[in-house]
Amino acid sequence: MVIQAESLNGFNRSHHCGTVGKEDIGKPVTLMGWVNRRRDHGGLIFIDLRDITGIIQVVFSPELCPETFKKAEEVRNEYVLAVKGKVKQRPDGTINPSLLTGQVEVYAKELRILNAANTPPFYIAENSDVDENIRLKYRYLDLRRPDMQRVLEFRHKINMFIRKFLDSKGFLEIETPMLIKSTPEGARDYLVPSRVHPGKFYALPQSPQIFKQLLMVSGMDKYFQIVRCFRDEDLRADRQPEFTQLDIEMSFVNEEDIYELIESMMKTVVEEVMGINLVTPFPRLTYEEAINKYGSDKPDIRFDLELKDISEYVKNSSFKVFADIVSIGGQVKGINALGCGHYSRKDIDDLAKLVAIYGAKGLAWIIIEDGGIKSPIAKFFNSQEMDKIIKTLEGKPGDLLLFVADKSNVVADSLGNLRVELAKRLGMIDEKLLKFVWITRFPLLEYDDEEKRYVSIHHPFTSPVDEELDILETNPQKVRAKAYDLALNGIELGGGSIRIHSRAVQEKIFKLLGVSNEEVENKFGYMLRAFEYGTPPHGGIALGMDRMIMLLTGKKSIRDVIAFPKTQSVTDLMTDAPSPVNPTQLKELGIKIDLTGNKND
RNA sequence: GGAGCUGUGGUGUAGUGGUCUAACAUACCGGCCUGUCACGCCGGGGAUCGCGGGUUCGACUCCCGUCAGCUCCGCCA
Repeated sequence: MVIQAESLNGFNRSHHCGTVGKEDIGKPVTLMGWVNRRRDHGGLIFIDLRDITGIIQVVFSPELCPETFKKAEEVRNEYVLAVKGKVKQRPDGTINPSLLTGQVEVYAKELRILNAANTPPFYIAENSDVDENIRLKYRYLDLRRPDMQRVLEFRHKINMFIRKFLDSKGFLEIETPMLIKSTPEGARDYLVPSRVHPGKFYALPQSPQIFKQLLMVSGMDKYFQIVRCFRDEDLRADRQPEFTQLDIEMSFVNEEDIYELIESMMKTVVEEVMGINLVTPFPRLTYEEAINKYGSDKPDIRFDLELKDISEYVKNSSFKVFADIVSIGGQVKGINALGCGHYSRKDIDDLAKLVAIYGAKGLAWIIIEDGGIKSPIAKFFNSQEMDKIIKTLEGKPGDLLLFVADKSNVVADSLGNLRVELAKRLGMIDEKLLKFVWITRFPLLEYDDEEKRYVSIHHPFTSPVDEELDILETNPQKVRAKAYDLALNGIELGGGSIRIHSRAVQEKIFKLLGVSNEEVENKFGYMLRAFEYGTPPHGGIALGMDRMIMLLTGKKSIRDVIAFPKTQSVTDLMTDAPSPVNPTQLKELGIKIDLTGNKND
């Protein structure tokens, strides 16, 4: 049977489904929405009508209107209906406490089937566990699910309150261009070919970095933007090729001003939107402390389980693996897996596999038992050394001590991730907590072995700390930056820095980075020129909105807080993007496709 | 570029070498039912097991390749 789509003609929505309540009893209402479920009892039909606000039960009875009743028999799930009827108190014993509108129901007098619907590929409900493939292919149906709608609504609210907050602090939201000049620093750019200038390309912004700094030169004083950014890199659960950041820049500020602003903003927003009180100021760790204690520059501080350095105590031991590593400048660190002394050889092997992912060649272990010690490496240590090791790790009977010996970054990576895994296993993570932490004093530069030169850790406009300006040339790796990250529950929410506003310092940095004068002029000439026209000291920060919403809603992936995300292979399963384009388009752009030697596609 | 996990009616799963001629739940279709709310009852249709190749007398099951999704390393702030 073919159902004709009827028009609204004469129907005007009086209420949203979820908003009908006891106060409306006796009133006529006109409701519109989707059929969540139809229960046909033969002589009586119940339809749960759903819109973004919720669900209400509509009753169809032949006694009220036989024609309407007949029509309701044709209705199926996800049909779009308009219903005119009267709100009534539900009869005794039929109140549904699990429904927000469960005290009342609507007796339908008139029904319009605004549209029929195919049987949906999956049931539209809160917790339906459906393959992500199918969810993404039918994303518009996935987004009909109440929990998805609530996430997007939550996201909207957070955005709104951030805008309100920053407005109240005198910030201006200013749009910056999406088609910009490509600067091959950092991540790969998404390129956009120019038709007017064949052979030339724009890039989509990885961030509005340079533009927001130029706005400071313009005297805009306080800028923000909730802005889409693009990076052509591989995806993760918390990384999409296009993502949204809250971008902020301020003039005449130092680090403390940024910390204070963000703390106050997060506190206000989380309190207003979620009713949760955040303790400020947020704790701070220097980069060095974070790496030492937690093996991560975005540590999850909802639990302790600190890493301990035992290099000093093992460097002269007869355990060559440890001693050798220390002698060539590496380190030996350990972590106490509290109460895991009962772990089997296989359990420990599994942990060893985990650290192997991060480059650790092995995982040494010591089990402390009531009467003594069980460990394949115990025989290499004298009692003094063993005492020191156990004392450093605060080992007690029943504990399992785990060690990695390697270059410092491998030790940090592997033990840092092991630490999180252990905390999960030991149930040490309170999922309700929101633990923000500032990571400060990042190193300014790191040496890139492949490119054989220094590269900026943050970006080349990051200011070194004042006290270390004089060792910039003599010991560049020791120089720390006025750069900071904000981490939340083990995930990097964002970061920023105080920028260089002195031409002389900026030139020194470019020199250290091995960027030639010609290159500087070509890539950043316009910026340096601008900086010669009276640049105020300035700095800023950018926070990943997708990650923030993910963490605040307890989702496991940012795909769950983005309306139309991409898959891990950077496709859109719904629209089938990316796709080939027609030859005329390419010709206009002066582009020839050559896939020789390119395995993709 | 690499590692791991997953892929069976529309959906979610079971089935790990032989009555699997593929099972269950749910959804779907038809019938019955005036108080259900994951309504109930009766009946029905629907998958050749992601795709390709191989091993075997015999493959959903084992092997190789490949595609897709996910998680991770590299990459990315």
